[in-house]
Amino acid sequence: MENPFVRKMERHVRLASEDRAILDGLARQHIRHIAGRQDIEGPHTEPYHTHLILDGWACRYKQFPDGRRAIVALLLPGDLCDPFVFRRARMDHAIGALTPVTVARITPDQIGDAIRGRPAIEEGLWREMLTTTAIHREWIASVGRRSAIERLAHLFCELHLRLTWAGLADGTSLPMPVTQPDLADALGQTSVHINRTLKELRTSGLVALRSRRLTIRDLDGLRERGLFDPAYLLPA
Amino acid sequence: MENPFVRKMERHVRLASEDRAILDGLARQHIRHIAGRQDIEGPHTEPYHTHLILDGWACRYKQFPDGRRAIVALLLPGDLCDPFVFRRARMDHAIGALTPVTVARITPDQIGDAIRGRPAIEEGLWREMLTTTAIHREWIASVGRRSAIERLAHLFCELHLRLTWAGLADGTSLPMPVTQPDLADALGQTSVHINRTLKELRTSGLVALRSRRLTIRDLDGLRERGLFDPAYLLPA
DNA sequence: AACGCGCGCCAACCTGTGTTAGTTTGCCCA
DNA sequence: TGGGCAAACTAACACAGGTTGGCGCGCGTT
Repeated sequence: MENPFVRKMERHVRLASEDRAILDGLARQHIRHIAGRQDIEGPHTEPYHTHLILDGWACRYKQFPDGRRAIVALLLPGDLCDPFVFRRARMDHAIGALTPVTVARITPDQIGDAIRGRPAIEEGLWREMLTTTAIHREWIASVGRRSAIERLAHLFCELHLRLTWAGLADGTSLPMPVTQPDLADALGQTSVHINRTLKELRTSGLVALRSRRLTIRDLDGLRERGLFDPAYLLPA
Repeated sequence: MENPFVRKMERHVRLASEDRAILDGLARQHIRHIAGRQDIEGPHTEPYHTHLILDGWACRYKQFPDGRRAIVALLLPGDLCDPFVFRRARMDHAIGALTPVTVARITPDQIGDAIRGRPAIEEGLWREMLTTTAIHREWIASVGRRSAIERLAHLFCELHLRLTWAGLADGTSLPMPVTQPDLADALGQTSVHINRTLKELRTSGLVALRSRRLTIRDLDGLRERGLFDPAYLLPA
């Protein structure tokens, strides 16, 4: 069973088998398990390690003094929490596990070693980073200018592709292990309204969601509903 | 009169005079003028150059098929439109001039040359990029979880610091050459509501805004109103 | 001097989303 | 097998912010 990180990298660049072995090695060292709802990296810390998500979902979030929470990114299996830790000092946000999560802890040196003399890996990490940035832009546009249904439909489309590329979707059916309050914090709404919107997507026959699994019944319809254009996810 | 790009870089790293000369040289070649409301880089293009903003304000934006516009980033004098063009192919968004703008056109090679053997410059560009990313995160949080006044107050605080660091603010007074519809597209609201909110900030004595210039009358008050914490802008 | 026009500004009204306060479902564990 | 609890779900109501439409000012153009 290939690991999701390697699969994703292979979408960006052609990897030699040695490249693949190096990346796979990163994912097999210093494995840690983190309980759901725990922080992987707290706010205001100066982390020395980065983490590669192997299983479960996490998020990058900001917490306001009065308790409001904004989820600014979702981290799925195969995602690197911070590919370039070695440049950064203080965290201006936190990283939290939304479900129980398995991670591999990686040091800056290990990333440096993996890149050295392996241009494919370097290029792959770059593209990964550019894709992440493109997702950020799309989220700003989404929260700023898409309606509730459009936002939710768009997010589902994004997750569908990201999980597919990590080898974790089964055709048009994908894991969706987060709660409605989590979705709400990611989309800038309330859980009540997420629930309403979900119902509307369901009754219009676009998706089905039960027991933590989303099934897209009408992919084209869902994409249209969310004004989804996959171009932003394809840095090639 | 020093250029805003060099000033900003000097906030990130200590530059040798030769570093400074190199960076300054970049800002003096291939100068172009772009009229207000024109695209600097259209959508779907595969740009070969990047642009350094020398004067005027621009934005990174996404346009929806039905005409809605989302501004996902503001580009101020001293900002590089895309510090790492050489990795990216197709634009998933556009870059537009909000006011008349002066830019220096820069090739990937020039950036490569500037970095080679000059670690301070490389480090500075990294920090610049990390700051940009941090701003993206903050915008997502803002549009997702801040109220209208909080958002506007927060944006003003952000711009105050960014312009100060570029050497373009006069104490607590700063240029604000954008229209209310522009602010609306950046904050995910309508221009009518921006107007209402502006009035509220004005009548509560926090800011004054006239003839394209913002004066912050009560900086602490404004920061509090916007839940502004400058930490995210300081990657040190 | 007159015109046009983008922009700031405002009022009245409307609606999408938030708030509050539940009931129901489903799952884990004793 | 049942008790406890978190999450899903719903209804009624409230309100922040959107929509529409209109006025007037400042400024550039002729």
